[in-house]
Amino acid sequence: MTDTPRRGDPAATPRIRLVDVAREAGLSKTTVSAALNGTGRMSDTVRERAREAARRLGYRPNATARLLRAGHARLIGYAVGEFARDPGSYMASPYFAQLTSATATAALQRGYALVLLPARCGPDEWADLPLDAAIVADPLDDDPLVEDFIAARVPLFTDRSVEGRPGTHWVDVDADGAVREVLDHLRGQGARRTAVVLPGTVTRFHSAVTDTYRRWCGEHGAAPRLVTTDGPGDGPVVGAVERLLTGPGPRPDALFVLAEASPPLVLDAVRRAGLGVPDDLLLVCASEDASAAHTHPPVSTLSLQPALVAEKGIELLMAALESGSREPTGAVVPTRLEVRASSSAGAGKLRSTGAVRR
Amino acid sequence: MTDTPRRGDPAATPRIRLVDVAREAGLSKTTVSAALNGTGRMSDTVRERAREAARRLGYRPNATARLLRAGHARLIGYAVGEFARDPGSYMASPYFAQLTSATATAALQRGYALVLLPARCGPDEWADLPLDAAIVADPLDDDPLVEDFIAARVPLFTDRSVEGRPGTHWVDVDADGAVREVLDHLRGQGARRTAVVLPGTVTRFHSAVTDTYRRWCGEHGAAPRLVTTDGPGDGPVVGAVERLLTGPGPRPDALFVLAEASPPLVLDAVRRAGLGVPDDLLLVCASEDASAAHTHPPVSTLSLQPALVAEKGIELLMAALESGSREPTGAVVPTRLEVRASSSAGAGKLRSTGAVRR
DNA sequence: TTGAAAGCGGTACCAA
DNA sequence: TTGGTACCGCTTTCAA
Repeated sequence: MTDTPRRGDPAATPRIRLVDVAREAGLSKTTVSAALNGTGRMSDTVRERAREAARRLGYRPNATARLLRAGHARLIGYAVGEFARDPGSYMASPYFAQLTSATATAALQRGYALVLLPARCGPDEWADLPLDAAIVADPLDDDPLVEDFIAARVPLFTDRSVEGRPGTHWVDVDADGAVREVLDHLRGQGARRTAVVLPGTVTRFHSAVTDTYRRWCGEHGAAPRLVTTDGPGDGPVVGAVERLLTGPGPRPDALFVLAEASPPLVLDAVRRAGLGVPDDLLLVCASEDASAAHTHPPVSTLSLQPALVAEKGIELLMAALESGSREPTGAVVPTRLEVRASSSAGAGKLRSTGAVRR
Repeated sequence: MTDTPRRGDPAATPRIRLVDVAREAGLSKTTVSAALNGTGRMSDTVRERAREAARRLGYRPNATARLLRAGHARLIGYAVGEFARDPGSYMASPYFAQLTSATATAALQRGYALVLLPARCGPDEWADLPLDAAIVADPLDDDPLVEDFIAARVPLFTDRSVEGRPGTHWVDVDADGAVREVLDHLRGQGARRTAVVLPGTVTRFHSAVTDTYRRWCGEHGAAPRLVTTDGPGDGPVVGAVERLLTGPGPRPDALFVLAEASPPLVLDAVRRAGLGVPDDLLLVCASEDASAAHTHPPVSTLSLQPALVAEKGIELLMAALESGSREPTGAVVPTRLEVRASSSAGAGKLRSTGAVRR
């Protein structure tokens, strides 16, 4: 695929084809093809002759031609729905960074490669790509990306919003279980007024979280205290935390930050509000950021386990691709709560450090 | 590409081909093709008839077949050399995350899509992919990845190590200028004993940094103080900083952390060593992490500008691809020092802004 | 204006 | 064992 055949350019050598090798070796296309692929039965002499000719000429088979015969390209399109406004920025989020690399790894292990697609793209952008399937990570509500792939009958792996539609496969994070686990944990550590910080985006995950939080509060006779950030990024999240802790109303005794932000920064914001962690306030952040383990005290995190999401999704997709079935499939994957000192009552005395309070 | 033709499976509908549409419309392949591509000259009636038939049948052209005709796939392989040990983990680094997404965006704008390749991969992994070119981000010394692509005559974009080799294109960060700018800046703020924290990896960038640092120290009669981390990640970097500040020897009055780590964590480590920033110690981190702007005080950062690297590299690659030339090209791109309060002498009192120099 | 046929570069079936 | 040939699905030239 290296060269568009251009006659005029002296620098561009026309690419060596199978026929060229055949001619050089004094054999036929067929024989050379079989020799190079190790498929046919032939004398070692001939096989070696073909190989030698190929080597001499620097022959490299044309991938497109092989694919045309093979009937598939082992290529999967990958797009992220949520970041439609700022396409190309999703990698800045540890969650999406990990999801992306885990998806690529899982696919690669099974012989498929990922093609990075822009967040906002119509069929025009991928119609010319030989995609065997597509992945839309965190689609928006009624994401056109999703609809386009379904309309084109491209096998699709995305979230639960497509449940039941032929040719689709979903994996969802167990939002309900996650929220309950965190709230129960905090309650178990003595918290009675746990506030939640949510991002402004409207994805399935976040609305599910809101629902469960309200329901849990109802069940435990607690007053919901929910703050939404102004936008993505550290600044807005820190701002929301500050507003929550210094604003009017009863002060929370625990904080569950679901909006993605740097855990050390969140911890810092709490401290600047004059509160000690975990003594005055228990803290849990939903984050994939490894820095959470290195703060003082370390910050408890809820991991959405992007690697698990990727692994499970690719598994479902591969099963469908290999069977050729358009039967929809799906799965829920658990989150993982990593309890550290920031949400362990009493850890303040036991493990306290020279924490900087200001 | 959706289906491997499978006769037995009742669920799998054989894919509609151009001939099918032609038959349905009572026209020939040629006419339908021209009608759908808007190429030929024909009556509007016929064109509409062809389109209608295609729509009715849900026809989607086979991308591979078109590519075979077109002679290119507009696909670029993308691999990261540095993370060969832990393939798939590079996205965790903000630098590589941004480099990757910026590269994808730049390529996409020009009609090329990126194919994610595993860090450690031989020709076998990509031989069947119709790649028009390849990118190896931060190759190791004599990276086999690089050699394989060059041997296969696949146009390659990577770092300066390939300078001058036909079919290669390089972009390098101006390490020398970067180090001088940071050291000069710190000296201008009163620092006389600037220490440097470097990662253990051996990439061009890091050896260039070491060289320049030693030379600069020689020029300014300063004693070089250089610490290397035990490995990648926040923990080792923080450990190195702690060792540097609490260990034996004269205490540095400025720190230039080139190993990638979460800036809030580095700041925290300095504080736990009992030092105030910027009063006792000036701090500059090489980092793309946005959290640096939100600490108290904000941390000065040196950005390697991955977006610029990507943009420039894709530009060079595209120029070569479009001209078909194998003439090697290359460029150096500048870094960007974002001076914030952590390296502004007296900012402790003034509450500095985040002024941008350069 | 429309269509038949020749490729694009391989692979695979079958006959020699 | 080896080679002729059809074919993957589409585009394009050229003749009708």
